[in-house]
Amino acid sequence: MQNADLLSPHKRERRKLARPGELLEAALDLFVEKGFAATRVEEVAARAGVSKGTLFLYFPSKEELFKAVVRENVVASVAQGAAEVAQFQGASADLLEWMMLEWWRRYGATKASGISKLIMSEASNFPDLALFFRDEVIAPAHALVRSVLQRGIDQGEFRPMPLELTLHSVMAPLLFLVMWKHSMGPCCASSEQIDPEAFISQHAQLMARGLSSD
Amino acid sequence: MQNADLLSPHKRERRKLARPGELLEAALDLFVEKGFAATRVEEVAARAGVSKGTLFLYFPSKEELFKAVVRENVVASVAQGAAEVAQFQGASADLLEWMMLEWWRRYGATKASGISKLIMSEASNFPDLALFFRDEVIAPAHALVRSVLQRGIDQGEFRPMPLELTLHSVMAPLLFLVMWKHSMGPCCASSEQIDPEAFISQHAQLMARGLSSD
DNA sequence: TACATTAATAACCTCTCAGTCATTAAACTA
DNA sequence: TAGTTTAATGACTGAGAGGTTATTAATGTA
Repeated sequence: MQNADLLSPHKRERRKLARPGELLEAALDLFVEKGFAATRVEEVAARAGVSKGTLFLYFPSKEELFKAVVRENVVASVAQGAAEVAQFQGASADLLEWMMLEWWRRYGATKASGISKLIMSEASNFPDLALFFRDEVIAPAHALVRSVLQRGIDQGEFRPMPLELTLHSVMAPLLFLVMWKHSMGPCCASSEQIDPEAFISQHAQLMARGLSSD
Repeated sequence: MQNADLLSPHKRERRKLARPGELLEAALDLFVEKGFAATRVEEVAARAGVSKGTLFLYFPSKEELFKAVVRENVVASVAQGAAEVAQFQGASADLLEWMMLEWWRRYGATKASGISKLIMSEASNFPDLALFFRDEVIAPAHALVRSVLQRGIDQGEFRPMPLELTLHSVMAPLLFLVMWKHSMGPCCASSEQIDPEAFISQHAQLMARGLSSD
């Protein structure tokens, strides 16, 4: 939606309902591309085809705009993942691999995953955003992984383990992939690229074998 | 060197030789703590005990100051680790855990690790620095991990595995710890903190079990 | 067509910060 | 001691960006 006026000659189109979505889409693009601090609100407004003043008509501040982007693109997908995990029928080792692969396909591989990299990069400069992300994203995600590991223990498939440590062994490679994709990835030769799905699959099987009760 | 004037009452000490080192040290602290864009040159100067004008007497711009900091502190000490790994006597599983723990104690736990986080965060804004870091740090580290995994295979302790994928399973938790320490860590309650050595130990044992040939 | 409502604008305000420069004074020289 | 050099200073500049508001114009209604 670079320029919403292409189809109509009006200079001041009044489209109250469409603005927020267009602004959020523009903001996601620019935040992911340039980071939070380096993105200028005027640029976001321009990409959405409105003036800076209009942006502040719909979002009270730059921070609130960012939070809205996170809610729109990240929070919802965690909740959906939790619902699907609850319905899974089968071995816990397979559930673990499926969950990690599905996470990559539906989040890690999309531009929305740039949000996670952005947060890790700028959290120390924007504590409010870091706390918001911890509460809205990290905590639910941890709870989800924890429940999968507990499921394996309860069903006798996994040996007892330190849950709080092991869940980080699940999260770390996923975060690693996202960080790599959005920082070192673009500057490295294709021969050095990581195949995300092959890596996740390999890691999940390695974990399942390490956690196995037999 | 918060205030170099403590020992002498002079207001304008002339110490041409000492200034660059003091400025670089102050800059390292602040860049690691706040990142490149968020660090103010006046703050760096103040911490080094000089005025902002003096800083620009020794470094032509903020960006050159940053490059000097990276050159000064990213001295490849990976070779030392490689030498020690080569001398290790014992099971490959133990070597793997020892290497990861030692890496944390001697690098991850120090403020120097903040440079890794900083590079990952700002790589997209400084592609040349990203390439430098890849060649000088990442590539040697990968070679080292690869050699340890190969050692386990050669000695019949580890089953054959896809080396290029598995080495990322070793690196990911280490990078994860560094990123966490320098971003989300400071803003989270102590009850949510990760115990780095316990996590590394747990992860290494999980991997060793997953890789085991029996 | 006349009027009321309000979405949208763009000029404006305020603050921050990288970088500059005329001035000051510390140290060296004769 | 007087004179010269230059390290160091801090007030200043100009650009950039978040946020505000008086004004404008699109739309709905009678």
